[in-house]
Amino acid sequence: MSDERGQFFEQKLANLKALEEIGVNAYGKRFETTSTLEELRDGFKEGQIVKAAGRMMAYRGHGKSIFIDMKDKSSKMQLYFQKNIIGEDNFNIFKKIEIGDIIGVEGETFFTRMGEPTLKVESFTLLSKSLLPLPEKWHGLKDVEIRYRQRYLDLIVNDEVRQVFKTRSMIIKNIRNFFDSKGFLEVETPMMQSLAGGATARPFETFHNALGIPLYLRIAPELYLKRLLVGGLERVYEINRNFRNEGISRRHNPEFTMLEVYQAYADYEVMMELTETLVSELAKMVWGDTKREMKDGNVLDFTVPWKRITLTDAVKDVCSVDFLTVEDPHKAARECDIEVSPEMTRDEILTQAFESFVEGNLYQPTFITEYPASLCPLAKTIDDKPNLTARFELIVRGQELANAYSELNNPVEQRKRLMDQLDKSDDKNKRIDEDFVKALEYGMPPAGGLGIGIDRLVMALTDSDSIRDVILFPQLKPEAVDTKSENE
RNA sequence: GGGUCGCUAGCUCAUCAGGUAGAGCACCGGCCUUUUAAGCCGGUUGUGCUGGGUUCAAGUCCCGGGCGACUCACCA
Repeated sequence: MSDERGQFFEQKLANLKALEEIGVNAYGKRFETTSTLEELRDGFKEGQIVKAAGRMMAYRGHGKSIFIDMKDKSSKMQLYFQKNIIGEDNFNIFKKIEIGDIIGVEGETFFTRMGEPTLKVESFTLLSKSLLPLPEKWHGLKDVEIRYRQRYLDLIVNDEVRQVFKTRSMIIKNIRNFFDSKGFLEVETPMMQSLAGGATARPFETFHNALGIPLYLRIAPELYLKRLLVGGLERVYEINRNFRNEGISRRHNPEFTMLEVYQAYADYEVMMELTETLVSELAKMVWGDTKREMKDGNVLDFTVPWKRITLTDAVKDVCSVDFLTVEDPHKAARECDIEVSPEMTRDEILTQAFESFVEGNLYQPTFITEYPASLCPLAKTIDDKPNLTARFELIVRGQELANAYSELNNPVEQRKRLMDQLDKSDDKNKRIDEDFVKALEYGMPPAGGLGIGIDRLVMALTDSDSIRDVILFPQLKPEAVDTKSENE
């Protein structure tokens, strides 16, 4: 093999030249089709004259006739070429066309002897010659590394992968419809921020040359969306990317898509109902039902209402300890086999216990409520429980899918809570977003805010185990080796 | 970043007592005008991820490196 493109490249290139020598343009232009293959298939009738285009996926030659399978964006259909229909010259040209090539055809529909809906081709055009072999037709492409790095191959060959991304698109479209119909305004706020606020993750840093300042890719849009509440927009949402400079895993991609919603004059309980309605409607759209049996054998059930339980009770059910009131939380944690360090606060131990023992086992949609105020600086506290917040996280299939709270709109308290958080931070360069607090000082209406991780929602609704299966181009380490770092 | 596992033809996989590599599909040539994982006959295909080491001999054993999957940590 003299070329990394493989042994067949030269062969196919020779095929291409042979075609060009007899005057065939191997890279055609516009081709108007009359219907997609799916449209043809639905209510298939014999005797229709149609034009279609797509990629040749299989070839079955029979001497003076040839069957091929052609795939377009919607479906697959068998085509039939006969020497005495298209003529000897064209028939010989067609023999040079290979699996992987993209063609346009015109012909008449008919059923074969075996009852297969087929298009009897009367004329064809080569639209694009493929120079590299496709993965195998029967086993498809399984190597996940190739599937992610060369997603185009994955999409050509694996129909179920196509379907996942069509579903993803449908879900996002329906989310937009849902909020638009309720009077929400879709907005776009900065992805590049001079201060990465609204969450606690490590940001990606970049630099603006003309301004001469560092900028951060946003870790959340929250503080900007709340400025819009101050601005009187009252109901806003944004569906866009967040960037977090953290580890990559089955559930984490450095850039991921987040829906954030803010509704003035509402609270986190309104957000709960909104979430229930939205997600159960999406389930009906995708599944035709609010529940479905998953690959792991469990039936995931989004039928409303969903279970609601406080964080403390959820932990108490499993560990039999009330970490809010237990005298020595460190001791109690050790007795429950929770890994804690001496400097952890009571609140941190509580959430640690939840993450260690409860979260992973919550399969059905469950609202976990009343998170400790010390860990939620942007959430409003509960009137008679000043150390707890009016917040919920939605857990589905053992992972966080949504997060919402009654937004803190008291600027004095907001400043104090942000400062408290800053004091605990290791990073002494961090500042609080003064302009955000200033905005609150002008007056923000009480509001409910909600964030839903779109990738994880799509994972649940498409029964995907890895976030890489719902992101077209997930982040991977580059294949190319940097020679300088080679022998470290 | 740590741990475990993986990497053999374009793809899916074999070879595993260390003796210098195979099958199916794809591809090339021949036959075949309703096949559909078409069929029949013949054929080509590999720095066995990479770099060292042990050995008469390494895909196979040992060590370094790369990438990936899972997992722990960080986080959503």
